[in-house]
Amino acid sequence: MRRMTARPANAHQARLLRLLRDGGPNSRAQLGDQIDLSRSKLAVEVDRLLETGLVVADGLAASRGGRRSHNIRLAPALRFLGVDIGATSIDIAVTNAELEVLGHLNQPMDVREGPVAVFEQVLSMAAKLRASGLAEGFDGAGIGVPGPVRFPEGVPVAPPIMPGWDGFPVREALSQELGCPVMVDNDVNLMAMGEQHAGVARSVGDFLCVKIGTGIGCGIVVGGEVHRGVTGSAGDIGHIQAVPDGRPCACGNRGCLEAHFSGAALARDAKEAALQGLSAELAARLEASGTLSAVDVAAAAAAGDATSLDLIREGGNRTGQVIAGLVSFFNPGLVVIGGGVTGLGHTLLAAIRTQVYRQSLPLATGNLPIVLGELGPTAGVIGAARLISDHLFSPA
Amino acid sequence: MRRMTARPANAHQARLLRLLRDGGPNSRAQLGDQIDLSRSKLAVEVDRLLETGLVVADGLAASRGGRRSHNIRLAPALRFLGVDIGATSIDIAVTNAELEVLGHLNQPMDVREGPVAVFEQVLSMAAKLRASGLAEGFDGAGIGVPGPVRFPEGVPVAPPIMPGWDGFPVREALSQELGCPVMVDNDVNLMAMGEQHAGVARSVGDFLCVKIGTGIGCGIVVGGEVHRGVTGSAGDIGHIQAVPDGRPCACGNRGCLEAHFSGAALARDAKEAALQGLSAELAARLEASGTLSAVDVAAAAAAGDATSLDLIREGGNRTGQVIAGLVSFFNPGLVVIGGGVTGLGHTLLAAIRTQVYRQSLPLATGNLPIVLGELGPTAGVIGAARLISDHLFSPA
DNA sequence: TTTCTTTGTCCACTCAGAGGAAAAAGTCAG
DNA sequence: CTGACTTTTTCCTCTGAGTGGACAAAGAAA
Repeated sequence: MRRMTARPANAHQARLLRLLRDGGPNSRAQLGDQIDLSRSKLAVEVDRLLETGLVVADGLAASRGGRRSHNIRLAPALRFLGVDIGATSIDIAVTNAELEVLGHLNQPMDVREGPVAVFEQVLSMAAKLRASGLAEGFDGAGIGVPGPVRFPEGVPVAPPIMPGWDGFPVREALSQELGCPVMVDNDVNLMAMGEQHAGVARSVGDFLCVKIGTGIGCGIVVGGEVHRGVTGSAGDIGHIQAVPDGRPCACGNRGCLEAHFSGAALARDAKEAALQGLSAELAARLEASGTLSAVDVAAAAAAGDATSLDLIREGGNRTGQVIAGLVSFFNPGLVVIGGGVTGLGHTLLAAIRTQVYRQSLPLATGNLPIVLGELGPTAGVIGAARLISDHLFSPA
Repeated sequence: MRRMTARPANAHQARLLRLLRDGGPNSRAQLGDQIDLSRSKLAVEVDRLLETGLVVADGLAASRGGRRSHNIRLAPALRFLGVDIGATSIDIAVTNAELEVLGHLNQPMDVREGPVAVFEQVLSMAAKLRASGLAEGFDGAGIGVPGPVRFPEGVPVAPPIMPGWDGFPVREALSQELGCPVMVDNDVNLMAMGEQHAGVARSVGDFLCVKIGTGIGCGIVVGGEVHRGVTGSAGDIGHIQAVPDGRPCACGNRGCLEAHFSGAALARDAKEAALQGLSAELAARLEASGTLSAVDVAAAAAAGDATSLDLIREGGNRTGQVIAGLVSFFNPGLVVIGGGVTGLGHTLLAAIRTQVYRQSLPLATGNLPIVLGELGPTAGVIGAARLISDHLFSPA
């Protein structure tokens, strides 16, 4: 099956496609209310879209008091693939054209095994999704990697935690393998786009999305668009100094935020506490599984373990301090906290909030919600689907 | 004289006006090279602009190998007023339509005397400029104030160092008095626009402009546009914590950057050093004038005074540390340092550079110039003129 | 003077888009 | 069931933006 050969021919068509993507099936009349076009012009553009096959008629809409309108929707066979490569696992999902997740797979995998091994895994997961009957093929794929990306080319550049990927032509390679257009971005940016599309950041133009996983990063959205910086490294806040002369960090400096709080740092601190006999709870978990992760700390904290709670609070304070600076600087309308440590929940959130509200000026914090992301692990894959759909739903 | 009643009627005309503003007088043929329009269409739009009086014919251009072209330029009688209200002084300048400064006045004045007193001063300075024959009237005015501004309305909001200005309708009041359109912005944003238009930041799309004067602020330019944040307080980096549990700050917190380094902090530290007998050079200057300012420290440092050099280096380190964080976060293509303390020159710049290059990741700093602004005190007024001209040279 | 290049003007043609008229397909009250 | 009223859709005309070609005007080079 040949897939989505067509692209919108002009800005109006692109606009219509996005309206249908974000608002689901819609009648022509409803579309007319949302777009500033005359009825005749609208009809012409819709007809052209119908001809291309990108949209299809979908029965009659409910009456609004007069003649019933014909519904229009995006072609139901369209499929996007969203791939989120994390430091320690791969998430992959198929969506329809409305970016609804139809199937989602997750597989542990260390990104340091290199692009070839990871790609093999990604392709086998994609094949599994296809085999399950959710998709016959993909019309486009978005992919997020845990490091900076030269966005136009879709190539990772100097990624600290995945050195083997430097300069690997991710976009080109994946496009070749999948036989469809591909866009590549930083995983944190995709999480931000996901929350913007379907999560807490709907209808917010300027916000920050802080992802705390194995490392720490921050997606920056300015005027509805992701800000990637001149070399694609914007949002790399893990190596901002949080503690003067603090712990040594892998980057060579001391006191980086990431060295004091992140999934990896938390696991390390928990293990240390367990070995030092500070927490029976953590020690028991270490005994049981041989190792500790952020999830264990979350569970211990939920069980009331004081040491774990202290670790979380301490980390939240550090993070909050850095975020407070970013809030003063950027003056966002919303701060979203997400990533693997979301499980730490309200203890973490409270610590962050306390710091930000205390340290930033009232004008910047007065009406500033600081909330947890609501999409969890699907934020990344939805963001990835959104990335490629934004690309495909723009004038050729 | 009625002034500039006309405004560009469409985006093409606006585009042409900006080309003429930024590129000076130009032939029709040259304009055609820079704008994507057919010759006939271009001729029509130019003719219409000529009719409105916004542009005028200006003799013949040099031949490019064939028939000579007629030059076009912005009406030479157009005048913009740029006003830069600092914490302790007022700068005001007249420019022509190309934003060249024709006359510039500076007057010490404490902004805390309140909007009424300051406005009186501004109007009298404007009258002086007019009386000197540089302008018969003003076609528009831009004004910068040292605090956050609700930009669309042109009203200061909750400005820490100028409490009497909170909610004062600056835009409306000044527009009434001057009888021309007025736009208001934060002084730091205007400095950034000034350096972007005529200074070191020409042709840079994403950059930061750090102004160190009585306080510290940062202009943020994203994709060529100033980012003001949701409440207009973006760039307010003076109250980012630079020193944990550091000096108390006027804002109520401790360790704010501004409390450790700024024109005010530097003067205070210098005075303390002089009184403690740490520096003969500074003590002599204190003796002579009864007080010390950043200018004295700069002079002492230039004379080789070790204490002054230490103060500057120390401050530069603090500032550099904060900027390093912002660079990691924002990944700009350029950092401009400006404001009153530019006189501290390369000692300061070297300290800042050292910190930034050490603390930020190579990918972000690899090709990142950190330079002093090249416009000095005119950056603000040029930025102000640019602000209003951008407004007037956009479709009505 | 001839030839070539650039510039300016005119004009015919295309195309996007607006907006009115009227037909088609409903709802709703009586 | 009927007639009055709405909403949706189609059709058609009209306008105005913009393109591109032809040609005249003005100068440079030979």
